[in-house]
Amino acid sequence: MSDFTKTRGYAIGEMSKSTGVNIETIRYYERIEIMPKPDRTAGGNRQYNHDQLKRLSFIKRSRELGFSIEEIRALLTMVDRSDFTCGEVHSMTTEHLASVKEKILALHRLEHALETMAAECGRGDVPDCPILDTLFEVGVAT
Amino acid sequence: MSDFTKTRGYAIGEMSKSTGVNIETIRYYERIEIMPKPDRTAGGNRQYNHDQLKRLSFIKRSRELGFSIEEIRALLTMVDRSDFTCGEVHSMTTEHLASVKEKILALHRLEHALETMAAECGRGDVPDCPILDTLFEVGVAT
DNA sequence: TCTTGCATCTGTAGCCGCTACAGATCGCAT
DNA sequence: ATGCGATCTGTAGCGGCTACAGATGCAAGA
Repeated sequence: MSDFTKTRGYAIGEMSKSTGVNIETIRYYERIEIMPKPDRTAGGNRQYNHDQLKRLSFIKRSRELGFSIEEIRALLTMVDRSDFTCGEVHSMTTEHLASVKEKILALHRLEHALETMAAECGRGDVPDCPILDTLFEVGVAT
Repeated sequence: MSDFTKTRGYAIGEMSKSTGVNIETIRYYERIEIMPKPDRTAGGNRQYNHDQLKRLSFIKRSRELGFSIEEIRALLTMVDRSDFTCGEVHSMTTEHLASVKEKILALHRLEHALETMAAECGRGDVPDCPILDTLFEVGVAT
């Protein structure tokens, strides 16, 4: 493919295939204004350019890294204004990292609790179960 | 407090305080039918009994352990019918445990990616940032 | 040129698990 | 009797999509 073909732009389906972002989601991103309104063909179909492809793939990666839409919006706003320092981006990232670490800890506690319950369970064919017993205990200290 | 006072039942606010479940959420649980319709006072306020308190606290604990509402509904349905074996409960639990472990793995990968990005970042006062660069790379293999 | 058939369009409603109102009523203490 | 907090119903919103319906666009083959 030459650069020439590229200048025709990308249809939404191509954007979707390139980035792995669902078509409906791309339109959703436009609605919530983290993607710009693209050009349209004479008939009204969306036509994206390479910058927009890059932007969408940025969003996709960031989502995969667990950034919220609002975090991504903040990053993109800074980028759009060319109004950011590397330090700012770094601190957003480490902040997000901290919340990821917290989630991991919470899940580990959960894992432990579930494992304990499962271990205490004889899993017999009897209608009686230490797991349910545990879950049904009414908390004492309120 | 004697058993006598208890027979008057619990107001929704007491249920909320005892279990830590938000009042609005208790009503929501009633609407989606994982909590039964409680008695009402003459004036129409909800009056719960001890079984219902136990049930709500069961739901709370299960939610804290990450069970979905539908999983909880399944558990409670079995309990209501007295139609379960310990083995069934055990397998629901271990299934859920597996999905928790998966989430932990995914978050660890994420943690690693974020740490790598952050480490490469000089966090200077300059308007240029390896984190953004990484995020903006357009995927090659599509 | 016409047709076929996939791609895309807009708009709206639904998903989960709550949460947050508004505006009315209840119920308990003084 | 009155004041005021607790509770009531009903509805709409959150995040982040996803799933329609029903109408068009567009490109390739006959």
